[in-house]
Amino acid sequence: MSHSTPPRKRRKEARPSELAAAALSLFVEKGFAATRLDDVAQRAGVSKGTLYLYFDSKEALFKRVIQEGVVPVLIEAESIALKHEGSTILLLEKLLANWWSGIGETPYAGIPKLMVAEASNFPELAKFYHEHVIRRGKALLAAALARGVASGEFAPMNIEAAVDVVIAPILMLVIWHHSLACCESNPVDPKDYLATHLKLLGTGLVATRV
Amino acid sequence: MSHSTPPRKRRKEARPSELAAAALSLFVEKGFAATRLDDVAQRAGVSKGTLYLYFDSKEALFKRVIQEGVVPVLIEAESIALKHEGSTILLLEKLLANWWSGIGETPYAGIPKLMVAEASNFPELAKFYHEHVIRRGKALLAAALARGVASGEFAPMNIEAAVDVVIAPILMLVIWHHSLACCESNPVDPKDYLATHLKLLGTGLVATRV
Amino acid sequence: MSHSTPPRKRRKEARPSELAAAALSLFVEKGFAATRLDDVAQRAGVSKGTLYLYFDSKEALFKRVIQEGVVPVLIEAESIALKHEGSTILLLEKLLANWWSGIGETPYAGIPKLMVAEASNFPELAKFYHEHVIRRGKALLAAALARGVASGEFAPMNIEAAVDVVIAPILMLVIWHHSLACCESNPVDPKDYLATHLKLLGTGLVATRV
Amino acid sequence: MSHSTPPRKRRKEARPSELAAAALSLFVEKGFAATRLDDVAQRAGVSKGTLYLYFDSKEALFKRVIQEGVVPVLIEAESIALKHEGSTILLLEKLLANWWSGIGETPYAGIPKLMVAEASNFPELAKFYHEHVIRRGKALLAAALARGVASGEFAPMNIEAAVDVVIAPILMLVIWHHSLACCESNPVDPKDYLATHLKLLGTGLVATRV
DNA sequence: AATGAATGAGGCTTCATTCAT
DNA sequence: AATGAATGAAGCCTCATTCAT
Repeated sequence: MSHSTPPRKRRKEARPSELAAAALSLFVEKGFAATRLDDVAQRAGVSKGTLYLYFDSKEALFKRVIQEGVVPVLIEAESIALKHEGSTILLLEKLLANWWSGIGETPYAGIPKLMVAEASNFPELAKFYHEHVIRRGKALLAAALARGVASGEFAPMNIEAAVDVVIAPILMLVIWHHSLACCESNPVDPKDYLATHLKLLGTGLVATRV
Repeated sequence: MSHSTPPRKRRKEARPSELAAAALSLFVEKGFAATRLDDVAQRAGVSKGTLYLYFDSKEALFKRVIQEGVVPVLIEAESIALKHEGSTILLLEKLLANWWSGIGETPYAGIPKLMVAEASNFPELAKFYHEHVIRRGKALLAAALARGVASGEFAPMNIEAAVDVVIAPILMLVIWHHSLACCESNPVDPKDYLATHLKLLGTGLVATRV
Repeated sequence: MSHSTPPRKRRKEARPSELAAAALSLFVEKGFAATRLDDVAQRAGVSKGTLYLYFDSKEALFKRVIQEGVVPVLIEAESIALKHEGSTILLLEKLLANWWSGIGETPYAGIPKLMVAEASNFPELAKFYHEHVIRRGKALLAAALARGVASGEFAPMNIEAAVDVVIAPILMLVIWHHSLACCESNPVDPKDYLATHLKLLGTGLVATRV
Repeated sequence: MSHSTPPRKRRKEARPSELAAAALSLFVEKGFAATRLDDVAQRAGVSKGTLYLYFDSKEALFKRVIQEGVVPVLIEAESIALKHEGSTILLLEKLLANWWSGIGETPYAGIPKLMVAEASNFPELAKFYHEHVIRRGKALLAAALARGVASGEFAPMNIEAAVDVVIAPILMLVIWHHSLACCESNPVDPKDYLATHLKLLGTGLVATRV
């Protein structure tokens, strides 16, 4: 402990992430508007004023949550796609696995529901999320589908529409889990759900075999 | 005026529904929390105080909105499924078309997003919605899929999971349209989207052709 | 009392003026920024929320104070100038008397100090005040001085500068009275002050008599 | 380093004045309430906490600013008056020129507006300012006017009132410049303004020439 | 039944002040 | 002596809810 950064400083540098983590859990729980900054501060173990040492506003805090949690996963996914060799359906599987480990089974899985719920009331946030997450994610998937079509693995398709259709079940999985799933007595296992989705994709996207 | 119900009285009895209709449109537009009762009253053409003659609270109004708005739609779908003869994939197409005309292109299309957004803040409401809408809808679709498997049209599958996967893109269509679609510069046409979904289903669900 | 407007309604119509009056006294006492709306409400005998039934914001309340108190006096002054016949020095005396009875000896006398104190922090308010009060007042006085020069009563002068110089002692009178005058043990009587000012003007502005 | 005060110590002793200087410029710019101690500290190149090593509170800092900034200026004026020989109107011109170079065109020009704005919120400060600045300034001017009357240069007058009337345009010049002047599109040139004031004084104060 | 004026609790944000280092 | 992270008390504004008419 002698040669490491003094604890005080380490604390300070870690603060924004700690606060963002506390904010994420509350945003996901209650939504953006219904989350009180008092609660965020309390959950992070600081006072309300401290939040404003690190973030200019509630919206800035939100943006940080997105930047910190979701953007890195996208970057990794882009890297995966770039380096991938082999069948396109395998690439899709890898991307899905990456998303699942980086988002789907983490607290960040609550973000899609959060965005859907608040987008119309906070256009600024929606724009930010669209620019930094959605646009990039769709571009990534569109490239993968185009790759599959080009290689003859997939049948010709309306790629823009297909991207949305392919993403939809994945998003719904986490959206559902953070909203109405609480009412289900026998919820479908996510693994089964995703496997079914992949199977549907597999047989449905490949070129018709004679 | 002698033999029919006096217009004044009929008006009075219709009030709650009129108010609920006004509330629905605003809830769908802005969400529950961001909808002000002033606006609801104004859109309904009454004073704010009048709302409290018919509803105990904003939350009570919300309940009524959901109850009035969604239940009737399922009944028709169940009737269609019951009377259907012919291929199962055709049944799915009919159900989709029915849903589109009864929900997808009406103001009710905003309800899924509304429920997703508010479910965690209003568990009781979520329960009601799940019980009266989701459960019935899923049962309907599960029966259709089971019919297809039984007839050999569809490959064997985890029906519970498949139901969720099949519904997901449809729900996402309207949820998206009421949330983040506003950020898209070139939104996919719903017709293309649904066609792509159906095509994916079609080739993906049929038994493997030799 | 039978034929007059019902008290409730009369109350409502009188409200904005009552609130503006309460606000004026506090603004003058403490300044714009340091006046809390709670205090305004309390002094007016209403709740804080009630203020917002009549004014969109603290700034709107301020503007109303100006509109209500100062603008009418200007309008009357303009009318006086328009109708005036006789010597210009007499016109100046009439304008001064009008200002004294309409502003100088009323609570509105606190407004110049208020504006001077807050102008740099609330440019929007400063702009409003300049547009509605200062510009008009200066134009009025400039016309009077020009009239005196044209008629040969006054010596030629830089009218723009003279307007400012002529107004200055009048403004300072009330500004002083609402700021540092509290420290004076033997304050000059306003009547003496204004008489001295007028005398200075009289002998100073007339064309040099041989 | 041996014979003079060590620079470090000199620095330390100069600190309060440096801080007060930084505070003055901000108080003049924004007023007392709107000046944040963060900004004062930043402009002085120290941390916010350091301010509290030298001043107990924001108010204490304010007091120091006034005490440091204004007293020395009057001494020179008193000396000028004492040594003056020649016409009294010339003395007035000299005093005005001295004031202009020592206050009017320096950052201290902001102090009158600052005092006017805050006097009612800080009575103690107002008292201090009145005692050390205003009283002395008025006494100086009163003596000059009395001198002119005694010598027959000026007509008999209410000297107390005349002092206030004579000072008013000069104070208003700097007060205006730090408040509502920002709204003026064609501000009067200070030189013209002061010249007009002097001319008005000249012709207005001399004994009536037959 | 209907109105709409009035309320007051609650949220975001700011900033003078404190204190551990 | 100096720092700067942390605090918490206010202030403006919103809006669900109440109640006199």
